[in-house]
Amino acid sequence: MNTMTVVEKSPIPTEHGRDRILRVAADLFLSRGYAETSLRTIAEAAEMRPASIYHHFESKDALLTEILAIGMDAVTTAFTAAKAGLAENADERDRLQAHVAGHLRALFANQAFTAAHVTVFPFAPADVRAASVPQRDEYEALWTTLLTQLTPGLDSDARRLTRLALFGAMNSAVQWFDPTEGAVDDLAATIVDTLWNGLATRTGATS
Amino acid sequence: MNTMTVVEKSPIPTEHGRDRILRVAADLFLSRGYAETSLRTIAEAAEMRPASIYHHFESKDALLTEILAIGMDAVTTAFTAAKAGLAENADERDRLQAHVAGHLRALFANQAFTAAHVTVFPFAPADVRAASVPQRDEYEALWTTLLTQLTPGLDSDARRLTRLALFGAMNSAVQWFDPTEGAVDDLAATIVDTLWNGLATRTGATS
DNA sequence: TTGCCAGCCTAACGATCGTTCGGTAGTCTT
DNA sequence: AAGACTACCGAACGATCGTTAGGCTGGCAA
Repeated sequence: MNTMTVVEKSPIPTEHGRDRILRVAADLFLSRGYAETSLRTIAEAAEMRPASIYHHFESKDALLTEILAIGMDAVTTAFTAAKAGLAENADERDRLQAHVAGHLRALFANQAFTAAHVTVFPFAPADVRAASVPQRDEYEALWTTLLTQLTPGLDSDARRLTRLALFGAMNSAVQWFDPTEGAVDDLAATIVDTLWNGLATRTGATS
Repeated sequence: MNTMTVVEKSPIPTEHGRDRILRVAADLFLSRGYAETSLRTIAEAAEMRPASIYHHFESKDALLTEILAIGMDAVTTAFTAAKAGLAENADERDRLQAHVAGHLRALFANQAFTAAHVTVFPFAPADVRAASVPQRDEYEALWTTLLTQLTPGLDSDARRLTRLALFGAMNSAVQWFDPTEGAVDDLAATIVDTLWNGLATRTGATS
């Protein structure tokens, strides 16, 4: 039904050129890795010849750089939206859950672009990594600020550790969680429930 | 001082041949990725010629396969040791912490071999991944059994999610935690403290 | 002393990689 | 109608990849 001749702006139209390259490349980088994915494979998935990619991108590295930038934009936007959507009287737990849900939703909505930061980034060429670092630091700072507000009693070392463990828990989800239905919000609720109240209260056991 | 002509068994002797290849290859795979690391680079780090590697290993894939097997052995052994080292009257929280500490210690003691499972495995060639899956499943089953004993009140979906989030939190540590001193046990204590009691009790806030 | 073999070497193979060059077909501007 | 520009293409470049063939050498076994 999507193969009809009518062409109109829809959420997922038949992509052309640049956008299509970006999407299939992000998918391939995520599933196979950066070095393992050749430009010939990307070109085939985008239904063009390898040389054509160079009309849209300066190099393979530039392509990855843009993919990573798009991914960071997505989570940063999600963070801002989560903050904006909060009720005035939201308590600490609600605020945390809103941001966790935002991060997870961005992670699954933009799948490959955002997830690439988890698995592709560490092995990206040094130049590409360096180009992404400022954006990544900005996003990290947003979370540090949030967690500082939510847990004023925690010392900064423990808070840093909590932030990194939370990121590890959230980001690892891209490797095992299947986001059918609106289940992403359930995942966020479960993660925050455990993180905030602890396993002990969820099992009835005492520490 | 290590360059003296006396050769004796020490914890870190001058490595030769096979063992040396394994160690430098594991280090390089972890820091640069599998596809990004050429056999020529490995050979240079091991102070030999590329062709010599083939005297010890059938192929580059076989080299990675063995590295992953060594890494899984390390965490499996650590898990068993943690279980054996527990006091009779250890409560749920103590048992969890002992195993978390064991996993983290194995993660940092064998650095590259164990950590390769976190970052290298997902992008390894399909054949290599398939060879590691049984060992990985076994280790996963150990944790599932443990968590089932510790949290009998949790339904299996929530427990699975808890296990994966815990793994995400622990394994992401290899990318940011610097294990100076005996600080790994402190990290384990902090992770378990937060996981078990929750952030709420650590900040004085109420849910 | 001889033969063997582990352990390493040099040299090179074909394949694949990112990339470049010089086009061509279609569309839009003037 | 002519030029310019976008989007693509075929063909090839040099570099690097995993791998192999064949040879050298020093120490151990017979």
